[in-house]
Amino acid sequence: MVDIATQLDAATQPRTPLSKERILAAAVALADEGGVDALSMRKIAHALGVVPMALYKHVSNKSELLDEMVDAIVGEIDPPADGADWKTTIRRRVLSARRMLLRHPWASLVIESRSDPTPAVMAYMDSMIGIFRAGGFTIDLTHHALHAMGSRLLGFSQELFEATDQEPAAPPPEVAERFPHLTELVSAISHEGGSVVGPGCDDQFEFEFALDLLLDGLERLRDAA
Amino acid sequence: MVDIATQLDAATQPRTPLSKERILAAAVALADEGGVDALSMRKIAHALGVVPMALYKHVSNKSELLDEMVDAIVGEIDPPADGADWKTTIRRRVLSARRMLLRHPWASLVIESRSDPTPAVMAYMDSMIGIFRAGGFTIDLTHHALHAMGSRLLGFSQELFEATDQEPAAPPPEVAERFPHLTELVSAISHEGGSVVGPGCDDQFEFEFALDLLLDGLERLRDAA
DNA sequence: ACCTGAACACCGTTCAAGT
DNA sequence: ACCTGAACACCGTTCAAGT
Repeated sequence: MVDIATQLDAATQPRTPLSKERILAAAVALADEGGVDALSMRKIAHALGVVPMALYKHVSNKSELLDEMVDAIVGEIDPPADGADWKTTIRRRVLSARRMLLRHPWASLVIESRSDPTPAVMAYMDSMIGIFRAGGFTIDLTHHALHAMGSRLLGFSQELFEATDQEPAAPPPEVAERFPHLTELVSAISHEGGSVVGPGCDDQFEFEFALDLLLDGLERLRDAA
Repeated sequence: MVDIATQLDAATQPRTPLSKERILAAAVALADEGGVDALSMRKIAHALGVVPMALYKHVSNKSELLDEMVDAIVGEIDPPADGADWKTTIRRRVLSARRMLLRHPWASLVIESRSDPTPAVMAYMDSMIGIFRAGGFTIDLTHHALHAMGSRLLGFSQELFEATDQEPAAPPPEVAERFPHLTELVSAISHEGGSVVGPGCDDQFEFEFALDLLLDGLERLRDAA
């Protein structure tokens, strides 16, 4: 009871002083819940029981806040584990990045809309370059590899549309006639058993398929030189 | 002089009746100039010499307008040329899509923020699936290929950050120390001659490098089956 | 000196009043 | 019946007034 009273007290009154950490935590929580559209300086302030202008003591504007949010979640990606070959190390790290993005679905759009890399992203890229170099890649091939992997290095699925999680409905006849190949493909996926868990596509499988396609191709180019 | 007077007249007075086409053209032009942040219903209306509410007679809301803008520019992608093998056909089409995206730099973020594919995008995907199928790909491999190519099918570069066009500045010593691998890579790019046109990276080369890496990998998988 | 309410310049969209 | 100005509920941020 004392605990609850204390918590209520802390929630309603601005007892704990505002800090950049508390603002960041509230902003990330809001974005996780409602997406980036639901994120406004006014709502962050409200969630913290504070007047909007109070935020500007700790953050110079919303753009800087978004940068710091990106930095915070990129910092959640697991560090590279020692003792494995370059491909396994890259693979594990990218899959860890993907898990981070699944926790923060708003992040990919925000990262793409930033114009400059944040410090944590630079550190991540630096580390990934080091793994390629230690794996015997030349500077040039490492450079091309970074471009070719692109945002996938940070776990981006690079799909055209978000995963829906719902069984694709059988298209009405006039749609099936306009898009025959698409219709064939969708019906093949629906009826397929095997690797597909539940309805729709197995996103994890498709992600790893594309990742391995790229890593295998890069390995071949390394060995050819 | 009559021409100029007529044009001025048309520009200031709402002589030519408003239509969905004129609204779309104005919206695309505004986005091309100032990016998607500069695109508002009010500004589109102002550019057309019309009161904001007049737009809502032809478009039900901004989201639908964005959908129609996407449809309009995806329609600019060249149709597939007959008579070439699947790889050349896909390659040419993707490069045409990339040229479209370079004309409309705002488009990739807008397309990614849409939740459902527009009709023109569905038609494009249907056509691309047909090319893979005609090239001897099974339904399953075609399906995986679509996921693996992802937004790159529409010409997306999938880079983490936009091309800057400016020579990367030599990092100050403390940055070079924190990011040694990144520093090595950047300095290697700057000093490199060869395929690099002017400062920075050759984006067209890197795009085709990644595209071919994927297409070659897919071809190998097709042949292995 | 510090904090903050009101205000500014926007935004997409609703709605009722005017023709 | 049609059109549209004012209004509503937001937004990020400035700034001056209050303590």
